[in-house]
Amino acid sequence: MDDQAIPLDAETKAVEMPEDHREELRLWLRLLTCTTLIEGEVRSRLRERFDVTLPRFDLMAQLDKVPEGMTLSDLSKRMMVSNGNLTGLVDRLVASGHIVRTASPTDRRASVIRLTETGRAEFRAMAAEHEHWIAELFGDLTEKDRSELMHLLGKTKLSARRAIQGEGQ
Amino acid sequence: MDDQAIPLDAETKAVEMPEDHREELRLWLRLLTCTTLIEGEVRSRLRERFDVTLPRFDLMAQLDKVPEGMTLSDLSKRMMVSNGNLTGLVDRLVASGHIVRTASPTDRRASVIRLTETGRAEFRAMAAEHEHWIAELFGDLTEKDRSELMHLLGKTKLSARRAIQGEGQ
DNA sequence: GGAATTTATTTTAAGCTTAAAATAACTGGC
DNA sequence: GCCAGTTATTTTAAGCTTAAAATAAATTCC
Repeated sequence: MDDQAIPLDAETKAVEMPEDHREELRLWLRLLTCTTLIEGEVRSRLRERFDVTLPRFDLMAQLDKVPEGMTLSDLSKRMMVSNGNLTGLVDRLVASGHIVRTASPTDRRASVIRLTETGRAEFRAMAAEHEHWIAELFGDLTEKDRSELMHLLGKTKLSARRAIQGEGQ
Repeated sequence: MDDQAIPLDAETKAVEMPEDHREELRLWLRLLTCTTLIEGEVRSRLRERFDVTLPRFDLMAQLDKVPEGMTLSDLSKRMMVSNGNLTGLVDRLVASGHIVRTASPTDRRASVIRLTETGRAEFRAMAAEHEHWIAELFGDLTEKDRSELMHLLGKTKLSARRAIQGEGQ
């Protein structure tokens, strides 16, 4: 058999030792914990303070950024949720008077969603408090911490996108 | 009125100018995006590759760490989900033969949940692949990136916990 | 211009998730 | 030993979420 002593180069990893990735796993679990913690707290405060659900708040946040409104497909991509999910969410927000659906003038398949004046006013009041909550939740991080974290999460986002895109090839 | 000119110290922020926290908000949104991206991909691969849902995988992951099993309350805390949620999840995993419920010998209110041999074997096969997926998703981060991110997320976790605990006072 | 494909949305079925209320059992103080 | 308060779990109602199939309209390619 080919088991003569390897002269040099014991460091080349051509032998393919089964590397473990526990470190990456711990990193992922910690990322998930942070998000779950913060998301849960925000959800709870939105409910207590404004009697609104987090998905509704998120949807309104997207619409507030684009006064002319957008289609369900646009919303779906921005919010990273399924199309079917949006149908019901939009229906409920229309029923509560926060948004309106109008037929797209250029595409008879699509509808365009916009905030109503009431919806916008209510959203902005909520968003102002929401921003303080977030600042408080991240309050123990220094300016430098935040900027480094922002940068590292930017890298993470790109890395994940690359890994997700790449598989489809 | 007490509006005589302030002599020095124009930098003391006693005037309470309405500071904005857009930076923290962007940080939170980026954190959320990273988690959503990765979670969605893991969910999708678990379904395609093993026909299992993410919550079931997560539950089994907790149980795999503690061979003697644990109560629903323990699981609830570790997974950071509501108690009511677990009742149904556990029922489905019992029905599929992955876990068993046994009465707690010391507390007649509680039941103890454990992986079955089948459940453990299936979980470990899934976990091995899962670990590779995570490594791939974080693949563009250097060793240093990962260690810094781990550290900053540790700070974030503590900060959020402090903010959440503190409110209840 | 018509067929094939893509895109926008809805529907369906199943499962997940929460909050809140209800049950039941445990624990501590008297 | 009993009462009050706490803890473990389940139930309920409502809403969220996904994947997959269905529908309908737009686009692309001969």
